[in-house]
Amino acid sequence: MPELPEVETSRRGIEPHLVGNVIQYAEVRNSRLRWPVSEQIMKLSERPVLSVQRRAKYLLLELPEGWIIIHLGMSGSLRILLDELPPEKHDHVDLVMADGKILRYTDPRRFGSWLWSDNLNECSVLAHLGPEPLSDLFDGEYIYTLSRNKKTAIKSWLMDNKVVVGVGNIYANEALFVAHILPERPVHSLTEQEAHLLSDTIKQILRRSIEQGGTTLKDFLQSDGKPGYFAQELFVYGKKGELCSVCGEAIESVKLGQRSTFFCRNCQH
DNA sequence: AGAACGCCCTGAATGC
DNA sequence: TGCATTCAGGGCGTTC
Repeated sequence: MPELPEVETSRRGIEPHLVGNVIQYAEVRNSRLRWPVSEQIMKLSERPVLSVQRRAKYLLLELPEGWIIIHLGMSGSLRILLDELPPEKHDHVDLVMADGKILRYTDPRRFGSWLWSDNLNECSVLAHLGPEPLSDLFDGEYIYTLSRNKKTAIKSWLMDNKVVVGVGNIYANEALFVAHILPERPVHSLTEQEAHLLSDTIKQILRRSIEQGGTTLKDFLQSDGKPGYFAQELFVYGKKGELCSVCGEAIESVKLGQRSTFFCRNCQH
């Protein structure tokens, strides 16, 4: 399940193969993703890629007339093929480049999307997103100020894209463990000190995970086909019933806002 | 207005 | 062994 570090890992993997290269055409074998693949993408021809950027969990390929906006959804991944390779069942989209390389999109669950935007400022999926977690806009003061008078559970609040982008279930669980904060607490109960600790922790964990090439769970692979290594460093995510590696208490699991939530009652308060 | 829930989809895991 | 059921999840749309 690609979260921000996985998307950033993918971005870094594909960027050097695409920037300065030219898309010859897009081969869309199955356009039925989260939304239908945009017509402008189906009809692409002979367009140079000017940049490969990321906003939240969206990858943005800049072309002269607009942007290809890719979301990996739950199970999407991107690979660079140096030569042709017969597509398999879940290989839904290829961008065939002028030098023979192919950007191949694989997505068994088809929760991802390939959209076109003429103008990013008018793009509906990007319009209402909160700040990037690794930017200076996201800090303890931001969390503290925005969280006053709100009684939502802290963890659900962190996963709200209007609050901050790119913090999904894995990293919300991990960050709250490292910051010693119980996920169920109402967000208004955060102290100023905890708010600062939380923003610092989120940044630290995301940076560390990007260094490790993301978290490989299920089928996530980096664009070179190698797995990410951050899964080895998880403290609580997916560890219900296992013993906390810090104190030895059993990791508990509850549902918060329909999402699996893992924590150590001894380490988090 | 803000919060909660349903839905899209398929593979892996679990249950009988 | 094999079939049926359950679960996972990001984010938009709808409902309360």
